[in-house]
Amino acid sequence: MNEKKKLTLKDIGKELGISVSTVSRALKEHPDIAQETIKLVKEYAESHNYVPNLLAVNFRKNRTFNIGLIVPELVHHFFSTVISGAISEANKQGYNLMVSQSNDILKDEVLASRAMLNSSVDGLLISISNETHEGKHIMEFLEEGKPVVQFDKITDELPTPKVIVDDFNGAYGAVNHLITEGFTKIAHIRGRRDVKNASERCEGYKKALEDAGLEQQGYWVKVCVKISEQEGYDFTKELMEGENPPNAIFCITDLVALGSMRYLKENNYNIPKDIGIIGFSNWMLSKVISPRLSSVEQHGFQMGVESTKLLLEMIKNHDVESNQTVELKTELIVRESSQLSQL
Amino acid sequence: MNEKKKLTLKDIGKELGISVSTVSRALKEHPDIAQETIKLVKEYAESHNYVPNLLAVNFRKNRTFNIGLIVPELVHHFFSTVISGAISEANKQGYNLMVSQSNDILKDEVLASRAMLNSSVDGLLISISNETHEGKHIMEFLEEGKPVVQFDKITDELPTPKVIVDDFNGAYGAVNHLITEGFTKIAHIRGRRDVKNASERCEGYKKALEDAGLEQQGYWVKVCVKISEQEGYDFTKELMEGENPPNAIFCITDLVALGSMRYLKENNYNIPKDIGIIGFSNWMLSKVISPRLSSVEQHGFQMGVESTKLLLEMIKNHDVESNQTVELKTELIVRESSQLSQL
DNA sequence: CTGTTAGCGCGTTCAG
DNA sequence: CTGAACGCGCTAACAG
Repeated sequence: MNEKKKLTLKDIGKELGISVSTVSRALKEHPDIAQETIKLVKEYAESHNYVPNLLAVNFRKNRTFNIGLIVPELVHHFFSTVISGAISEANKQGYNLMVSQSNDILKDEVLASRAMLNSSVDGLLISISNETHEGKHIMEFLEEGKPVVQFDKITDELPTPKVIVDDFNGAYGAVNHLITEGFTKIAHIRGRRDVKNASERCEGYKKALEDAGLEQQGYWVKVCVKISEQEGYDFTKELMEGENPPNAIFCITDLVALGSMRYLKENNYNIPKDIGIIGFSNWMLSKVISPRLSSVEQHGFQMGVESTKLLLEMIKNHDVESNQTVELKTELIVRESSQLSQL
Repeated sequence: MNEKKKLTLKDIGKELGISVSTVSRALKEHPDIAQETIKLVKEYAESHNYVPNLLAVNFRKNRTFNIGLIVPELVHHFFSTVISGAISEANKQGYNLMVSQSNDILKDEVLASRAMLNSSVDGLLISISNETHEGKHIMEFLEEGKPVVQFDKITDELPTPKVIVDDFNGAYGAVNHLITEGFTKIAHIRGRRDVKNASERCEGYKKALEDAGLEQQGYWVKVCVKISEQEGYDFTKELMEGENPPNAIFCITDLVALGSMRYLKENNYNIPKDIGIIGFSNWMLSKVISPRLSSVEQHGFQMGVESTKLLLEMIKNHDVESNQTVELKTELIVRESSQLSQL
């Protein structure tokens, strides 16, 4: 029980013998108020360290200076990087960030968004779960005049701005790099068909092969469900044990690439001499394993910053109509796992 | 501009021809109110989906149902795991979690905590930065009657409950395991001297050697500053190139262990035959590299859950006096990198 | 230039 | 059992 009662405008007014509203206006240097009064009030407030009761201010203004963020999974290098960027930008503009996760379960996502909607947040940043399609719970935000920005895992069903990585070109560049290095039979371990990012990357892969006039085989494309290390291992086994095995693999994610490399190393394939590998995401681990893994950097921090900027802009303009798409450039990071030419 | 104005108690009262206060009481099934009226009001509220204005409620009750969490670094496997646990428990109890990071910079930590203190949070979970010592900014919470719980990186200077990992015994167990496996000359790559966890682990290391009557050498203990992969590499090089090189290394963190292993592999040491390695934290990477890395699991999720439970308990009891310390058990995870006996 | 007044939406007396 | 009235702390419209 230590509740030190805080100073209010009323207290200051009483003490200084002026009215509450004058104090209020003086504090924000309203042009109507005499310089003298402003000085007086400000000094008093300062010395008695007056702190406005944000709860009251927010109630009055009907906003909270909080923004919400929901990701499928928090314990994930890419998403935590995005969050880091979002926090940085939000704080810079005087907002706090509320974080929640859906675990890729629609029910959890709905719960999390409801919890945030009920007046605790002025807007929402969301990367949707694999199960989210129509998104009524997200529309509820818009209906209440609270802007939403989607990032990374998005759906075109919802009329909100979107910040995404240029998956298509990222994948194209990765595969094209393999081709340039001299790999000719390139397989792809991809993600679920109903997840947009995965499909974009797969399209980029196909286009690169096509443009180079290289062999394409349906059985060279494997579909992950969980994007796990084990799937990388298992599919690589399938690929290498099947007929007409590839001599390079483009993996949907570094983690999958890791599984792929595990299988290959266990079976005495030399990477990249026998088979080239490239991942996607440029996780920290890609530069500390051996051989170091080539990958595609997604600039997660920047994604967090850009999404937040967009959202705050909308909040300030009471705008829930925008729905442009911002595509962030990827960056190819070449390391040993794909570099035939350096050997 | 889509502001769908929300239903208020007043609206319901007017519509039903009863007073605001009756509506208010009916909604929370106050015993004074007739069952009939309760039913009437509830049904109306339900069908017109009335949602109380939390901003107003919070203002009235002077609390927010938000809790804050500050960690040194968000993009970090252990911390993001803790956060995940904190979110889970907070949501379960109807609270939202506000997240921020200090980047291990005191100034940033102060900024983040101030931002949260100003009425946007009912309590704080914090893992302090390396630069934090006295913690005036944290005392400010207590002075305002808002409880604080420290976790993982803590300081005894502050009179708050603390949730920590049993670093001493975790380290003791890890080193003891190496001893049991037959390693005799065990080095330790530790963290900064002014960081408690690092010192606890180092003490555990020393005690294990002492209890086993094994050789101890000052030059077998190396001190990291950044806890980076590169430091692991460099110190291992120093250790192995120096005279009387060790035959096992206990690393402060899996990342450091990774660097250590990189050096060893590059220089054709066989792990664990020539040299045993054990890490700490049990990051995901430890089970996907080869050889798989033995490590000490810290149960980060559980730490998040426990810390949050403690904090919410205090919030509910208006308690800012407790200062017990909860120590979470670690768990030794034995993998290939330290298992001489299985070869 | 400043004070008075009137709410914001809700909870909580205090009267009936 | 119910309603009227007040106030949380702050802002803003309206007077002077």
